Amino acid sequence: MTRPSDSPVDEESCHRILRALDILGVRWTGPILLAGARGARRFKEYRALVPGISDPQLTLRLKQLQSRGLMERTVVPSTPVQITYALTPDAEELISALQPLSHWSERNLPTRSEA
Amino acid sequence: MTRPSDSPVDEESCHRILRALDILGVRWTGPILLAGARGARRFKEYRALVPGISDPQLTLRLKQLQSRGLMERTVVPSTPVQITYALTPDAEELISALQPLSHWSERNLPTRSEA
DNA sequence: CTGGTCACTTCTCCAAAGTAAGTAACTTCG
DNA sequence: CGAAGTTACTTACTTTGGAGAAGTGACCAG
Repeated sequence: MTRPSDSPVDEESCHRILRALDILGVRWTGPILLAGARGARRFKEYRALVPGISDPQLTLRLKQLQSRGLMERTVVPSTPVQITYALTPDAEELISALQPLSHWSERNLPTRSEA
Repeated sequence: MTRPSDSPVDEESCHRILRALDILGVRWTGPILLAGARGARRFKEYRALVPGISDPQLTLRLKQLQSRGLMERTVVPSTPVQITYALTPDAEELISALQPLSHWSERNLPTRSEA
């Protein structure tokens, strides 16, 4: 079966990866987190950076991310009240952990506009 | 906005991560790939290692993974014909790229049975 | 020849998601 | 002052996707 001990195949690693995928595997959550990483803060900015998402879904996913501790909602009491959604440090770590996916993607999904 | 240049926040990285999440974000694909990494080969083995999945969904997702070049279907002409699904090298690299998620999960999702 | 396994397929039904529209609070414009 | 616009949502309706159960054909054991 060839299972080298450095691969992420052991039970514990698998379960932990699965737990992370429980978050990232939910529709829109990945793109929303990436939008946050790219500087989105306000509702309409997320909507602009996550093409195709609908208002109800954005509302719902932002709430879920808050309850998972990955997004922080802040009400700024400016002249018209502003509401900002910022990634928590946890979420930023999560996005850092996605870095290898970028390299994998570069090697394995060069379909168009690449090399 | 504080965007250090080593973070995965630049456009290209983001798009590549999004491309990878297009695969992993599809329901069941993560767990199925992990099942393959843990040694599943036959249909019923995947079904056993991916709790909750239904037969039609397993059929569908295995087909999609084949068409994306992440699964290889082989028909073994043994006495009763055996059909095996094995991860391609691409898929194994993808799973290696998920390793950091395990560490993130360990730090951030210690909810139960941990520590 | 009845019963069982494997790898599916087909069916029905319910929940999730898309679309469109509405709303409250606040703004600027005339 | 009043009409119109923006923001961050919510609500209602319709469409789609996935779960669950059962069926199928190929093969084999008793």
